[in-house]
Amino acid sequence: MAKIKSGKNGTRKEVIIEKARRLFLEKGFAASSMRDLAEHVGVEAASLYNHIQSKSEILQEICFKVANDFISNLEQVESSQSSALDKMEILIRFHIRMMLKEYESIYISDHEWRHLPEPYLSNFLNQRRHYRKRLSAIIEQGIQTGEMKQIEPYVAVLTILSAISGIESWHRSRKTVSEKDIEENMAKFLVEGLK
Amino acid sequence: MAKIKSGKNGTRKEVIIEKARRLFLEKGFAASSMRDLAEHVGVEAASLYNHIQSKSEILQEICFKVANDFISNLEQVESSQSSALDKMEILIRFHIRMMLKEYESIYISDHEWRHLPEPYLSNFLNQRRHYRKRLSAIIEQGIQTGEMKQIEPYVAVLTILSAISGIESWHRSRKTVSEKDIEENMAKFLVEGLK
DNA sequence: ATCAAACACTAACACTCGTTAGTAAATTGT
DNA sequence: ACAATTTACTAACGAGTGTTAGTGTTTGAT
Repeated sequence: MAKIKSGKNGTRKEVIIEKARRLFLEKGFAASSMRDLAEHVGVEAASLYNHIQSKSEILQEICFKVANDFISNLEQVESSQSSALDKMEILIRFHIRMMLKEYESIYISDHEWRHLPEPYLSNFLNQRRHYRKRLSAIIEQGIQTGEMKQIEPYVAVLTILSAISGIESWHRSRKTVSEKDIEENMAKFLVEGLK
Repeated sequence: MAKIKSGKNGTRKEVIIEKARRLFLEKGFAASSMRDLAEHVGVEAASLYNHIQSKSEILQEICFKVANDFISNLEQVESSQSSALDKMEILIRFHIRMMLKEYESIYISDHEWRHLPEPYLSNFLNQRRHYRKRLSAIIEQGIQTGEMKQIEPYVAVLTILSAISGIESWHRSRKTVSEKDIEENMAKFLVEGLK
């Protein structure tokens, strides 16, 4: 028998992680068993360990892939010449689009990070805190230049990021509203809240 | 031995649920064991079953208590004579205050509902969908009367509710911003987004 | 003081969990 | 075609799961 990867689906490890995404999303990390995952992959549970080191390694790969994507985008935006308000709109739209396209990974990263083992847990939380600080800094700057209204930057960041993460529940719904409408309406709502 | 309740802490069942709140919040429902819970209560695991029927009964009590609180508040607001915009501000502030005071229960209700057994799961999701529909209706009305700007009501509801649920991460943080500042800034941000 | 109810205890059942050892089969490179 | 590597298999481990049975202890009312 054998052969996990069908055609150009990537390495066997990637297939496992792909299936794990769906599973962790639907049942949560703790409630997902390796035997469950193996069945979705079409293999016995023990065979998974030829490709991964542990259950939590899968979670690590998912969480840190997401973190890296956001951080590298932030660095790109920070180094641009846009105004603070424009930077925030670009960031908001990037977050929304990521949530629309890769919501499985982002949802897992947002909700299952507490199951990361140390030292990855501390690492992850540090990156997260740092990311938010940098967003706050952009807003502070926007307030100083008068582009944005007087608002507590911490609260603005919290509000924006949480609002966007709610797109998750759109994915679970019957989707009576289109992707485009989600992006335009939410971006408008959130950017307007800063002005 | 015996005697779980110390003084006027309520019934023994309430003490168990109170301890479970902390545990479910910190480790998640699936990763919390009955032996873990029992230890926090100061009792053997089997003894818990003199007061509760099952692990999931605890989750049910938490989730439906929260749902009822929000629904009965909504009914009160709906039957008031306020304008649509005022109704939304009242509801937004209620959500924020609840999230500040009883965030443990709300967080669990928001994140662990998928572990509810049927038929409670369907019941819970129906209530939730219905609740959001009623919020949408208020916004639709606000748009018609011209109090609110042209916006997709579904997206506005999603944005508002998700934004508020992010207060959870304020609770986990070092709280450099006061409760009052959170409420005022977030309420302003979200209400402004509707105008 | 007695009796019933409420409650906590020990022990155990029937699973499920993540993971490892050891081995056989398939694939790959030459 | 053969050797080397990769990969899947079966079997099992030790630990932990929610929960029940059965028994003893504490509590509150009379």
